[in-house]
Amino acid sequence: MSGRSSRCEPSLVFFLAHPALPLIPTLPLSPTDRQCQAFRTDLLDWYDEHKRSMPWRETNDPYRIWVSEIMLQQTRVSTVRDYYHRFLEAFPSVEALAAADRDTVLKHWEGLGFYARARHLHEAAQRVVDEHDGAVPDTMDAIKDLKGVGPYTAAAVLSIAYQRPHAVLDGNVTRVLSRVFAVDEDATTSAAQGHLRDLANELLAPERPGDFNQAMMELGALVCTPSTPHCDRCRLNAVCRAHDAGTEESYPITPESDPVPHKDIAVGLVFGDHDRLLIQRRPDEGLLGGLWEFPGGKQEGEESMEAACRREVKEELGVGMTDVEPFYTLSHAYSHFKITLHAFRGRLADGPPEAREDQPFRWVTVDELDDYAFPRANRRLIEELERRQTEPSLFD
DNA sequence: GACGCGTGGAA
DNA sequence: TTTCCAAGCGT
Repeated sequence: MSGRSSRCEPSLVFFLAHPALPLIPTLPLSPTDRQCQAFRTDLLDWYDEHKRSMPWRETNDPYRIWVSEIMLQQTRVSTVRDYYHRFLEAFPSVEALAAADRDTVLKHWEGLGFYARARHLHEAAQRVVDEHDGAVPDTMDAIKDLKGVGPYTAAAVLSIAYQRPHAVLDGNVTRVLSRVFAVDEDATTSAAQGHLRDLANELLAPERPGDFNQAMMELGALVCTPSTPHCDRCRLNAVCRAHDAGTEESYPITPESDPVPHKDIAVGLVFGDHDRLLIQRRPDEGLLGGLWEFPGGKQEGEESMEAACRREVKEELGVGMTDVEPFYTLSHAYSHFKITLHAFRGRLADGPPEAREDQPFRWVTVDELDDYAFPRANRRLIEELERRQTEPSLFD
């Protein structure tokens, strides 16, 4: 960015108009220094008055702030709160996290989703201990080198924990700036993201970078919301180009989303000796990587769901089932497809099972299932198992 | 650059 | 009911 005071909205006009008149000009694509300062002051004043209480705002510990930012990726504040407390109680320091078992880390992440975050955070903690003497890096190059730390998280941790002048660009900031500046390009493109990031860095309050970043996100979460934004309560409405034009809800501009595919999945609740159930661990990478589950998979061709269940159990563990009967059916949505999960219960017909590479199995009692990290859909089956265990009359 | 990757709450 | 999408990142 250059020549910022010689654009279509001359700074002199803004200077004369701003203090006294209601005719405040909306912000040009290259705001002047004075316009940026007014923006910062208005935003931070609002933030100081209206910011919500959050557990990670009670600490200066870079490790805790890092953990919170990983959890907050694509995840709402209200969801993160409890996970944050439990996770930091279990792993109060980066050393404690680094020394933990992967399964224990995943168990504390169970239900939070995007499980690669937990695996990467765990691995990154071990690198911080081994390569940085246990100190979360305070430079852009070093922190972005950690797994799971991208442009957003790097800027967030550096600004909030270390007061470094890096603007974040998340969904909130994208929306707020797209509206304030009426950005008429697809906001999901890298070109637009670059423009928005430049704008955010120009506006950034250098003396309070962490608060500025959180203020932008807080405004997006509380006031400048995706649908029906509350412009009447917005401290920036006077300079917002979209509000000036009455087109707030048309920003940010995003492409139409693709239809979500649906799959039918069959899983087997395979009972062996002593009423133990057969579970297996998913491969480390990919969907739900590292979590435990009941064996199963996609229905193929014209086969029945029960046939799909038998086939998948045979393919994954090399064993057959007897006394197979329908147990429970549920619907579930993942990030990029939906499923109907058809669960069958039955007994081990032969055996013993053989584990496939990277997919170990175990025999566990219903009570012991709680010790393992399961995907949400499997957890719902477990809840049903426990419900029927306490109400035996419903088992038939 | 496009796609894969969870979950739950709000509209 | 369905759709949207939230403090994004890795490959």
